[in-house]
Amino acid sequence: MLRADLDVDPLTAARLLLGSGLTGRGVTATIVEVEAYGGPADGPWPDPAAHSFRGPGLRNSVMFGPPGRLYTYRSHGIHVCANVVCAADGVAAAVLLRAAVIDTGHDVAWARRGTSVREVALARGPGNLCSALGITMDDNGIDLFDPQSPVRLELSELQVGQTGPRVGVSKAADRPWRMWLPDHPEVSAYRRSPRAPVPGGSD
DNA sequence: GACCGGATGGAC
DNA sequence: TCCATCCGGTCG
Repeated sequence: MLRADLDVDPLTAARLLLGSGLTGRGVTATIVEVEAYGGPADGPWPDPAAHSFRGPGLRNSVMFGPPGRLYTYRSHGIHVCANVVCAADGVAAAVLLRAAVIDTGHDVAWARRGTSVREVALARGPGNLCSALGITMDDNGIDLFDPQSPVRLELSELQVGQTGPRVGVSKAADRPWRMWLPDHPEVSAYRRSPRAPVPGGSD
């Protein structure tokens, strides 16, 4: 499977990324938890929780570009989180990488994360995943299908996962756009944003 | 120009 | 439950 397979809606892309291989600077991993994000109100997948909701800006322009690129952002001024851009060039949509199983390069991952970290937690959570694979803000916009890229993607066959609401979002908090593979302790725990309106409210 | 508020994670 | 720590977006 290749880049063209990511020229799809974010939910389809999310299913495609589940079980796919991710290589980052000496570490290979299998993606087991993701979240789909859409775009502006006038686009095909309006999503108030997406960074792209208010249109292209300085930090989010990669999301509006062609599929198969990496969109990174800094969370809470501390952590780096990574998305795989999907949908056609000019249309904003992306999939947040939330958790992965480390397949090879455990020693490298432990060196980055700290040796006291349990193996299942090496790449659990979007910030930890980037830390384990050595992904930094400088990687924003790189091509995940270029063999020269330090971070690369190898798409697998479509996987069926479980779904639930996205973690920590204050807008569209009930939309079930998080997906994960069952029976993986690497999947992060669900935490609802304290700012989100009561469950069941309008989306 | 100031200020707000996170697509988090780890310590209590 | 609390908060460290940036910075783009928003509003005055």
